[in-house]
Amino acid sequence: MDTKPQSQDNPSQYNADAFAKPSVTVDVAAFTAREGKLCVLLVKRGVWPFAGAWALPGGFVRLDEDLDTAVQRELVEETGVAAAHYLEQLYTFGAVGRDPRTRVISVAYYALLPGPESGLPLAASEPEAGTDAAEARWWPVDSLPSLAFDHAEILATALTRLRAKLGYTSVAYALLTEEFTLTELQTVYEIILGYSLDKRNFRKKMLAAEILEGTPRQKRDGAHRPAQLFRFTKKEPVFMG
Amino acid sequence: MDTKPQSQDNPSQYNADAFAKPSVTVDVAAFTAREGKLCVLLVKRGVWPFAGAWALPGGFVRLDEDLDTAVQRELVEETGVAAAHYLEQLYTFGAVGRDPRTRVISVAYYALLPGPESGLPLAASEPEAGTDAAEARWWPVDSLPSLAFDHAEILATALTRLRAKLGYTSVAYALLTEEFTLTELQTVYEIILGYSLDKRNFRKKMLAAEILEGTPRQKRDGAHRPAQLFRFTKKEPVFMG
DNA sequence: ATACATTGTGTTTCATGGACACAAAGCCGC
DNA sequence: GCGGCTTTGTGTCCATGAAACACAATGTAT
Repeated sequence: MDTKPQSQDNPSQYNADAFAKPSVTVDVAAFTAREGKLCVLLVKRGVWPFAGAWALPGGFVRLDEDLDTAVQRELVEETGVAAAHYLEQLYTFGAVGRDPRTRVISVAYYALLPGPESGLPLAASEPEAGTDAAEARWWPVDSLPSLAFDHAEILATALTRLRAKLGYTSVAYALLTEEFTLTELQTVYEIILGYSLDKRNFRKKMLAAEILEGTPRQKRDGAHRPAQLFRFTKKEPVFMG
Repeated sequence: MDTKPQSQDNPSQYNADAFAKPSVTVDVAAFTAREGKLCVLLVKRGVWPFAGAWALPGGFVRLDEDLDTAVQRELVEETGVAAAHYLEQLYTFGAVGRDPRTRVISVAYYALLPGPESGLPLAASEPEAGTDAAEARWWPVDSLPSLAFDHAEILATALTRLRAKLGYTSVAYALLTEEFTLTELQTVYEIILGYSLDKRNFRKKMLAAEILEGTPRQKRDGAHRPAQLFRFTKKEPVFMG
C-alpha cells in the first residue's frame, strides 16, 4: 500500500524521506557456455567488505533508472561485456544481516550471453575489468572461488532457475549466435544441464517445438559431413510443450 | 557487488547513505477461498495518492526486519488477519514511475489463508480495518474494483503463479483447515483454477502423490454419506509428480 | 423400506518422454 | 578413385502419466 511513513491526516504534506531507508542494489549472475563448461562472470572486489574476494557484478540502483537498466549498466561498467541477450529477474534477497555495512536489499537477476566458440564477435563477451572492479573474468560453475556476501546462494538460485527454464522454454537462443547447428544447440544444453542427451530425442523435441527454422546454409566442419544451420524463429523465450 | 557509492581508495570511511535512495515497500496479495470464490484481501486507501481507491496491503520495510517479517506485520496492521499459512515472494516491481510520490521499489508477495467455510477459527481470516487502512475486505478476483498503483499487474502475476503452483505442489494445504475431506480439497482446486475437475482422476492423483494421510475421523454432512477426513503430511509445499 | 444425495472406486485410451542402431555425406590419405 | 574415418541425420518400440468415463455403497430422512 505504500502508506506507512506519511501523516495520515495531511496528504498534502507528504514526505517519503522521513525514515531511514535500506539501500537497494542489483546483482547479476551472467552465464555463458565456453570451452565446454558453463561459466559465470565474477568480479574481484577491491574494497571492504570482502576485499579480494570474488563477487557477482552489481551495484546501487539509481533513483531515475529501472531495475533492468541498472543491471545492464552495472554489467558494462564493471565487466565490459556487452548487453546481455537475455535478462530475467530472479529473486530479491533482503535478509537483515546480508551486508555488513548497512541494510542492503538486493534484487538479483540472471543473464545469458553467447559463448565465444560459436564464432561470435568476441568483444561482446570478453570481460575487461571495468571502471569499478579490480578484475573480471569467467569462472566455470563447477570450480568456483568462495564468494562475497550471500552471492553463493544467489548463484545457486540462478543455476536452478536456468536449468529448469532451459527445459521448457527456448531461452537457449541467448546462449548461441544467430545461426547454429543442431549439434551445437544440443551441446549448449548438455553443458548447462551437466549431463548428455540422446541425439535423436533431442532433435525430435526441438523440431517438434516449432521454435526453429532451417536455413539453406550449412556449416562444414573440417573433414566431416556438413551440418545444416538453423535459427530461432523468435528471440524471446517461448514455452516448449 | 554493492560497491558503487563508496570511496574506492578509503574503505574505512564507508558511507552508505551518501546517495539518495529509493524507498522499499512490500505488497502482498493474500488469497483465500470463500463462498465458492477465490478472494483477495484489499484495503481502501485513505490518503493521497489514490485516496479512496483499493490497494493491496503493504508498506515500507523497516531497517531491522526481514522482508517476510515486514509482510506479515503489514498484513496484521492493515487488515487484522492472522499470519498467513503460506507466504512466497513473487517479483519485485521497480519501474521508475510506478508511484507518483517518489521512487518506490516494491517486493511483492502472495499469501494463502484458510477460508471460513472449512470450519476454521473465524477470527483468523476476518479482516477488520487495521490501524492504517480505512477499510479492509475480501474481494472476489472475478469482480474487482480498479486498483491503485500497479497493483492490478501485481495481482495478475500472483494469480498466474498461484494457479501454476497449485498444479505441481501441495500448497493447497494453506487454504484448508487441518482436516478436510477430499471433496473439500477438490473444491478448493476448482475455485482457484476456475474450472471443474474429474473426481476420480483428482482423488487418484492426490492419493498417489503421497502428501495426504487419512484419519480415522469422518465428516458427516447432513443427510448423506459421511466422508473420510484427511490431512496433509507436511505443512510446507512439496513437489507432486 | 424406500428415496435421495453424496462418497468412493477401475479400466481404457491417448499423448508424451526415453531407450535404442544404422545409413548417408563429406574429407583425407593412400 | 577407393577405403576409412568422423559426424550428420533419421524411426520404432516401450513405459509412463493424463484424460475420459459409470456405477455401487453409505447414511439420513420420510
